[in-house]
Amino acid sequence: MLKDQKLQTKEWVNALLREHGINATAQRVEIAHALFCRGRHLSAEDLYDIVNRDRPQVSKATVYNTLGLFVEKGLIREVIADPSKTFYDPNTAPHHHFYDVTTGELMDIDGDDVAISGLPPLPADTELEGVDVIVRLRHTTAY
Amino acid sequence: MLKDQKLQTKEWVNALLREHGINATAQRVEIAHALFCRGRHLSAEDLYDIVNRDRPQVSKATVYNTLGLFVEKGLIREVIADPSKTFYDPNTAPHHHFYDVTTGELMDIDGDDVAISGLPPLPADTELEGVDVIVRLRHTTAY
DNA sequence: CTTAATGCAAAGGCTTTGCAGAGAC
DNA sequence: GTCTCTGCAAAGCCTTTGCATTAAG
Repeated sequence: MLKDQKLQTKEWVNALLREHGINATAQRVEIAHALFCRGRHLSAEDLYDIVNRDRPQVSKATVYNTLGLFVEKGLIREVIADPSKTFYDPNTAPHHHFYDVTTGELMDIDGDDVAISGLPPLPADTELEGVDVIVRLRHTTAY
Repeated sequence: MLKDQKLQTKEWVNALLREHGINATAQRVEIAHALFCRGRHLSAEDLYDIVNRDRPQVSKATVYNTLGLFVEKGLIREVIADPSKTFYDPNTAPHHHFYDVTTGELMDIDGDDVAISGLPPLPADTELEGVDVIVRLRHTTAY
């Protein structure tokens, strides 16, 4: 999805939003564009700063509401690795994460190579929502 | 550790704290006792309520500071499953969790049976801090 | 007496909400 | 005109911090 850099245009984001049943307003395109262009894990605050770097164009409330909408529509995914903030991940394919507790940085682990065996059956009346693997690591050298 | 219910006494908690290099003050014993007796995953607020159920005896600041101290000393462990609050787990043995997004409940998955294969090597200059597997599930029936 | 621990209240950071105004159709 | 979206500010929650008080050794 992110392989072809030429596709990371506003028009492409526009289409992407519509594919997910989201009205492509200017603010939503800004936010989605910021997240998909970078292809990295960003917090709501990060995105707020990025989108408003040049001049104010999206309010904080809209950033939060929009990210919530994107998650609900399956366009992006939440990553819960740090208790103090939620990260948003433009990659919705199954994959996992390294979380660097020294820097707070989150890195992808390709899901294709990872297998988890020995999980017990789900409790009654429940369905699987997802499996998150977070490999926490710490710098050995001073940082 | 939790198998012998007779051991979940204040005296036992006292010894446990000292074994971990923690001064066994009255408040710390209260908090540790509440968490280890139940053997479940509780948030700081949960513990504050439990400890102060009958009469006020531990302040909120002390609950937070004490839980931080317990984590630092390796007596308990943090579980990050819900972006809105941190859970504390008296079980420090390797294991994983079911997280019920409908109820917010956290359940143990025994770590002995679970194997994860295919993880890439750690990035340079980092050491493993831990691997958390969180299986998110949702109720299929109305709740 | 000296150090450690506690408690209160205030402050902080992230996120959500209420509601009025602006925009889209 | 109606429905949707946005923005501001206020409020909410969980958590941390500063500092004076109290307890411990």
